[in-house]
Amino acid sequence: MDKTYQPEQIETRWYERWEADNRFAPSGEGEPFSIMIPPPNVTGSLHMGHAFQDTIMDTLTRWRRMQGRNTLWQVGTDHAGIATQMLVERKVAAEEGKSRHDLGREAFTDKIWEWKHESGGEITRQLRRMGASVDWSRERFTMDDGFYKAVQEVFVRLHEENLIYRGKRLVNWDPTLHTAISDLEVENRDQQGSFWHFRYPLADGVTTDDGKGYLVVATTRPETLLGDSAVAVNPEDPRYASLVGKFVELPLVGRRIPVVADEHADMEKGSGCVKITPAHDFNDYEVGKRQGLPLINVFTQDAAVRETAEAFDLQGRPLADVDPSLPAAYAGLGRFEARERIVADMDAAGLLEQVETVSNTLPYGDRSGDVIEPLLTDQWFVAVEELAKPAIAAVENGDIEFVPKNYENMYFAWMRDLQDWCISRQLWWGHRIPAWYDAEGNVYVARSEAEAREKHGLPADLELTQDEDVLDTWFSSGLWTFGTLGWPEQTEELATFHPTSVLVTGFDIIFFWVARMIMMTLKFTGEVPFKQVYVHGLVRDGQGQKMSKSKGNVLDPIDLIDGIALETLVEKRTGNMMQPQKAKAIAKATRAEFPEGIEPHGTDALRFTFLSQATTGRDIKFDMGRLDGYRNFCNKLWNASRYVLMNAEGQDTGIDGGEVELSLADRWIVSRLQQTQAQVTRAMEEFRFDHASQALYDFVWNEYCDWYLELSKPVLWDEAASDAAKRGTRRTLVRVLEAILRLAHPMMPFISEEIWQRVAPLAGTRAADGDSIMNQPWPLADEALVDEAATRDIEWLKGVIVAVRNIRAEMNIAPGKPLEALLTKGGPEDAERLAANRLFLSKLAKLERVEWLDDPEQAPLSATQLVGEMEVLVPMADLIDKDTELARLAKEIDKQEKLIGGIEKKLGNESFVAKAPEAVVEKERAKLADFEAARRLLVEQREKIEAL
RNA sequence: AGGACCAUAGCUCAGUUGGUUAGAGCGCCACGUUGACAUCGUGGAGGUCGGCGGUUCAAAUCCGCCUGGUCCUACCA
Repeated sequence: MDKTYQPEQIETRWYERWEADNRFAPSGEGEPFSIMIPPPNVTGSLHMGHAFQDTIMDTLTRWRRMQGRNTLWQVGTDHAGIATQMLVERKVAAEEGKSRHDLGREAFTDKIWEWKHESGGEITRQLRRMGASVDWSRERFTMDDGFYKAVQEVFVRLHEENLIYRGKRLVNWDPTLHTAISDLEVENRDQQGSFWHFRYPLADGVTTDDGKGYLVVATTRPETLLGDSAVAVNPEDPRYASLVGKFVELPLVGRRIPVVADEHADMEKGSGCVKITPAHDFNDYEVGKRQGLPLINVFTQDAAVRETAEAFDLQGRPLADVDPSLPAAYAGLGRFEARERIVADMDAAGLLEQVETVSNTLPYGDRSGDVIEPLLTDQWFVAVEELAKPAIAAVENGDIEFVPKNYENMYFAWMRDLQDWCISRQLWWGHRIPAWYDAEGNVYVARSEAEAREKHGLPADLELTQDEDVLDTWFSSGLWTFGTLGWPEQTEELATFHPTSVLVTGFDIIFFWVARMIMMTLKFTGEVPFKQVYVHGLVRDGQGQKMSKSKGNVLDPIDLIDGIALETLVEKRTGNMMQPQKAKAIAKATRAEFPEGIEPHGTDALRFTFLSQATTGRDIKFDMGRLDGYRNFCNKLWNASRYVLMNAEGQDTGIDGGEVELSLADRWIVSRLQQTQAQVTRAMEEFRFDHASQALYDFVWNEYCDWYLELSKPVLWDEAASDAAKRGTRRTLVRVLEAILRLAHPMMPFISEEIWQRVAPLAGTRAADGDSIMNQPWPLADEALVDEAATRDIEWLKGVIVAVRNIRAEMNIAPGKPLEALLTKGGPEDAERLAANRLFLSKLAKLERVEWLDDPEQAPLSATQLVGEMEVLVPMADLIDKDTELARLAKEIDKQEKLIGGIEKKLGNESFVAKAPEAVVEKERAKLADFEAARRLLVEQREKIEAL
């Protein structure tokens, strides 16, 4: 093995080998275990969130595979309608100077397919770098042929059951992208805005009770005035009771609109009167429904003012009896320009009463960044109420369990207040809606045009055109768990791997994806999509900031793995920015944070860092310090393995027979291994990857390396040790390491495999050449090997060694200087332990002589430490500095006295003694005895020194 | 406005059902190249567990209030 751990030389090599050997495919044996990858955007690239999530999924997958489960980690990518279309649109504009309309639908979607084939491999390559053991042979895409079938089937069946319908509704309209989007794709941002108070003159000479000829309404959106169809007052409001049923004359437009009584009007707010614009505001739409008001649309799809309005009734039928004329002055103006003009005109007409500055929230499209406009359009909807009921029940009755549990509340809250889901998108990239229209506008929904004709008995010469719209991306990804397994065919995979075992996902897509998967999957398979949902948090930067290009704090997981030079990193963070003015600050901050760039850490270290920070349900602040620390951990494991191999390769490791004798240290480390195995397994079962990684780290570094390897040296290097003892130690070294590697493998797949290949043959556990650690059994704890007595003895031994080291540190004695030590007081057990462990003691504490002293009175002046009842003495009369030592002792005595005081107080409390469990009281008494013994020793020591 | 989560060492975080002398890693200080590892070893310093109150023999842990932070949902005519 190389002297230093160099991950880059190991990782790609092993991944290629595993993939070539088809090790990621299900074994076909054992209880099934399956995970569906949340499909990343096909044209995307791997970010920290993916890397984190993939690490968790791979750790679970590798662990279950080693446990002998029939394991499938299903991989695939999402076509990501809007995101992908926008990306290619920009690319085509930049490269060819053409818009998608210049190309036309077919040519443009061809471009996207081209781009998909060209760049779609990026994310899958990166997934391989992460070590993801997904079954590539079953890779799917949400727009592949199979998915096309599944999507059509679902759409048609939901339509047949009236759970999908088409209608003219108010939807969130993105004026830039020219498509409807769902509520979830709207991002609300706080703004400072104006709040205009307008006077609407009362018609027919009517006046208010206090004699005014107008009503005051206030709005943040003056441009929608053009589409007002009423003014509402609260039915309980005495001020306006007499006006209900009367009319106002809509300023600038001249339309007569009624004053209606509706509870939507809040008496406390403003004047208590509110303008109602059912075609441009979601609340007003509801008022319109209640009051039977016309829907007057005044905007085009660009959110510009129309030449004439369109009026509809609530069923979306054109209304003839509403005057559609609009003032010519605003025609064609964008909504914001129109706003300014209307305010100015109202002001000029003396109808602007007041302008307030208010903070309000505006809806933005999460893709386009444009302000979303509620717009009346023809769209397809899923009626979700019926679908939601069983989906709620599945979580209530425990068929689906969220980890952590508190996300269930979030799920319930959302599911119990669901609006119908607008699923049509006015895009070109996606699953085209399987609906056809004849010239009269009749709709025929079917799996194909042919089926539509057949189903509805349409003549062959009747011209049909397919709906231009595509489905929301989440409509198809909602079918992911069963669509990937071959549904609507009843495949063997579906029978075996569905429902899937666990979904690993971020809380941010519980609504987008998780909830919809549950609804769709229950509806079409009668099964839940997954039994557990492990919800993880967001990966943030070290300061807790969200990583974003505009903040310039993005870390690329691949850069953490391979390392990156400073200049390259700065270029990457500042190049191609939306706001180039920020580049300078970002470059500066980057240079300050990474003066040397980022050095390579390897995938295993990155994975281990993610796991160690994976506390349930909480965002993680990515810590570069820990990444360094775990890279060092890999190095530690590497070097420990070198030591083991140096001492075991070509040697007798006791696997071919021959007498084997296990030392105390051997029995102890084997015992501790059992406990660690149990701990790690339990942590994995509970999704506590932080605990799993911590338990492994502790065991490997603090016990196996720090103590066991050191304790093995005296046995292996001592001429006097028997062959049986050497064999025993070699065998233990190798076998414990081999088990460590298996325990580590789900978390650190590469380094564990690399070392295991060398170690396994020595441990006698490898069946044949060409085996991989991937398919070895997960280490099981064997209770019978837990040896409490050995643990106590080793604790004693460590205590004595640490005592001597402490004395060296306190007395400023060089670490290497051979010393003499005496052990005294204590019991017969201590004397026996000394006799049994003299070799270990003298080597590890660097003692040239260590003896038992029967009579403590005989002790020479020594530096002392206490191990239990026993005293460790290092005679050194000539080395002790009287004053320093007295000062140190005073401090120590003081410390003990404080401890004693605390416990005495506790034990002096009658209710404590009376009410606390006996065991707790006993424990306190024992502690008191320990502290008192320590104090006694210190006091005696002080007397001796004072006597000097 | 409603809800969720968080607050423990300089930093990033553990702390199971209330009982530990409150832990780890990184950082910091001192010392150290004897044959696994300086990506290391040994020893050490550093915390009134956000604040106030309550329950209890006993509170970092349970309850209430407050402060600070993060996020979600809704509303804002």
